[in-house]
Amino acid sequence: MTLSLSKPLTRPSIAEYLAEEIFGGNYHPGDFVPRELDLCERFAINRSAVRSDLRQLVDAGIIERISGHGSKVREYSEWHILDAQVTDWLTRYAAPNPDIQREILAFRLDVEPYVAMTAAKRATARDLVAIEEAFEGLGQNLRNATCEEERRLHSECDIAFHEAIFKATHNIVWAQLSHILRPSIYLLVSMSNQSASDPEDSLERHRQLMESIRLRRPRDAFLAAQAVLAGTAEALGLEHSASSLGRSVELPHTAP
Amino acid sequence: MTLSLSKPLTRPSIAEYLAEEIFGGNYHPGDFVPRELDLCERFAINRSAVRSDLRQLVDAGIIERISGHGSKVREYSEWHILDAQVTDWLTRYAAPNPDIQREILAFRLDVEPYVAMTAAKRATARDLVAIEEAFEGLGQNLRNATCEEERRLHSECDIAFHEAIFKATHNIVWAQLSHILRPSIYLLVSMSNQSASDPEDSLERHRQLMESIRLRRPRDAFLAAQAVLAGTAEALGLEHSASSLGRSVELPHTAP
DNA sequence: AGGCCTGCATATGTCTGACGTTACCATCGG
DNA sequence: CCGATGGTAACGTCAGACATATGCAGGCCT
Repeated sequence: MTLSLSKPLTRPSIAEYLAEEIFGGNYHPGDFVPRELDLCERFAINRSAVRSDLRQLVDAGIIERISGHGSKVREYSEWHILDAQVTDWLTRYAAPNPDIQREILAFRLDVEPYVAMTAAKRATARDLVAIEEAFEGLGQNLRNATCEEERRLHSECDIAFHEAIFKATHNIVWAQLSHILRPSIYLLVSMSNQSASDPEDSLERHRQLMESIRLRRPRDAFLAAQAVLAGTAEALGLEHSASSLGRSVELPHTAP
Repeated sequence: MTLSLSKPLTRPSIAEYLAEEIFGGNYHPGDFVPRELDLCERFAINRSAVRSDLRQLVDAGIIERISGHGSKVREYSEWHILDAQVTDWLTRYAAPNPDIQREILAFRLDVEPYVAMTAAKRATARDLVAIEEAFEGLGQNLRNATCEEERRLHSECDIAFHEAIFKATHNIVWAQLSHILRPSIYLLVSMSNQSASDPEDSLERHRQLMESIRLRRPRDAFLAAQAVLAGTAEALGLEHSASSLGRSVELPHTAP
């Protein structure tokens, strides 16, 4: 008999701990995180495990290991913010910061209208199915958003809707971006659905976007995507004009 | 005295070796790479070093480690192709494949016109300086492209030109993309400069792009960026219409 | 006095050997 | 026929030691 009592728990992730500390603002670029042996002691874990986790932060571009000196937090510009793991940490540990939310929204305002436009040109029937299914899920979970579970389901459909549009561009990089943005989108979606300023309007804006893609109207899709994000911004009480990234992108004035 | 004779060489990188094997097509998704102990023996290196390197491939999304079974190559769609390390491996080990070149070009055709358009709206005077300096470098190294060194310098300026435009969008993500695309751009640039189909024309297209950004003409910048890339495609003998990603993006027909 | 060199302390990098855990598989017994 | 049992192979973790790189302080020489 193996006396394996009370030990089904996995070992603590040092990467997770340090990510929380760093993204939470307890360490800044240039600072040194605790040395390996301190982390070993602190978490009652072996040095190889600590080193394995630190390697993850190195690969994410967050820390730099200096032989014989320590592990230094790198400049923000060095971080691999297009890594899914990094955006995940970002949304989980740095999300309360409204500046971060503004940055995320500003980026989505830069990218998603263009993605929608491209999707409108290339979407196949199969892509439309995915978009439509997600949209129907949105509608179904709109009314009965009572319990926590229902709201989570609604957020899931919202994400699926946006992801399906990314995929419809048939471009590997846009598709990857949708994975990377997933946690960020989830953050904005769940927060904006809490303060839900008229979910009916939001649904209608999503429908407009879907229809524009279906009817192969790139310009309309561009504008509809902007409208969807504007609705999100409004629900969050964010004025995107205050973004440090500059104003959002406008379509060159056109005559259809 | 420490008898440190003839040992300034760094240890072989297992990650590098495996990347070459995998990107070169010797291993396919689903295959298992050699086990840790075999790699230890093969490179006369310790297991911890091997594990450290394998961790890098895991973080890049290229392999998946199955406890008690082995290290499996993941599906291409799982790879973190927006990781600078991955694109570097891609261009160094998978570049001879013309399909890869087509994919890269197709992506750049999707992104760069839009980036140029955004840059035309947001570029500051400081951004213009960077763009112009790179452009002047292009012109200077155009004539005397005699030796290898000169050609390399020319390629560097070409990259700097494109990077400066990415930065001029003042969007963190586009700026990161420029880092990530760096090796890919270098590949295309250096190859197209070899088969240089009229470098004068290429220079003129770059000038048009720069001027459009300077004069804040987003539409012209969009078209100029397309023209630059079309020139590259032509020099490489690539018909982008044959891309598996679909045809390139057109601007909605507008009247300025 | 100033500069270079040496030696020490510290932290990361690597090596060695062992044990634990998990997945696969073949064999055995109901 | 099928499920349980044990063995084997591979990855995961542990423990301790040595090797190497960095930074600093003190001493020697110019």
